[in-house]
Amino acid sequence: MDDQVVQWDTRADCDVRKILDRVADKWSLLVIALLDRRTMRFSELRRAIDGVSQRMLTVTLRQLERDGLVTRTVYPVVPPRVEYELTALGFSLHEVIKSLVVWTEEHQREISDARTAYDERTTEEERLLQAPMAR
Amino acid sequence: MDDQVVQWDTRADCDVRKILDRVADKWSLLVIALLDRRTMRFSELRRAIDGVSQRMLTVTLRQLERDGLVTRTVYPVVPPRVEYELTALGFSLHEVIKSLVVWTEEHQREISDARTAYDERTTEEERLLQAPMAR
DNA sequence: CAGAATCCGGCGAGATACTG
DNA sequence: CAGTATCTCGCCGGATTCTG
Repeated sequence: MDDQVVQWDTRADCDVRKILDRVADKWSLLVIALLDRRTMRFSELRRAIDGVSQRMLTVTLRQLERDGLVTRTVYPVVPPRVEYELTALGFSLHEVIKSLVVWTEEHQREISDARTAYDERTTEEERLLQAPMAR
Repeated sequence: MDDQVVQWDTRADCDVRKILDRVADKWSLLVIALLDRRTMRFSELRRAIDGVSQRMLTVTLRQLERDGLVTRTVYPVVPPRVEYELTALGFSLHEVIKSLVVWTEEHQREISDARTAYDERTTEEERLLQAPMAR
């Protein structure tokens, strides 16, 4: 019986869970995905990631820096110039995340089709429930 | 000039972004990671994922079902028995996510070390700022 | 330009109670 | 057992203002 169940950790406060929560973060994911090799400035990232607020980008970048995934380089010029770059660790994560992005691009059609089908099934059921006394 | 920047979409409301938000969801990630081949019952998933509330597990499973990633099978017995299983699409995502989990396991040490180092640097700086007039 | 600090409103998510 | 339904609170995150 090759009952090979991968049953990893499980506790909410284990390291893997805590790190996954970070990695699975909406903005973190996008930053890591965008920072490909080259360095990027703060405002450049801000423009590249539509919808991110200044505050959330700052917070996200600080977390990533703390996790050792990006480096933050401040150039003492005026106006200030701050550049962000993936560390080696960050780049190894980048590659994993990139495969996730690629997966999403490849299957977005199947997913939106599934959503449409599901919604139609659901609204159809609701329609039937609306008039259960019919006939 | 091989300025090969992968610059994918960018808009907050594009399909890839919307799907990534779902995929990058904390509970979704864990459910997909846990559902490996075999089917699992609701309560089984609930026990396996420490910290998830009944409500959030229900919501998460509904979303995954809507996205065509899991199937939901209700057995009309009493007490009710509901089983969840990955679809083919869901399993292909499972493999990507699994590589993410593996990455996390392999690098959790580096990350926690980086966090410790960062925190020490930070508190040290704060300590210096606390007594700038010293001497 | 790249933040830090502050304020605050919405809603995500937990707790609880009820049901087929 | 596997959900719904409802209420409520916390805090996430946006908007704004102020610096080096």
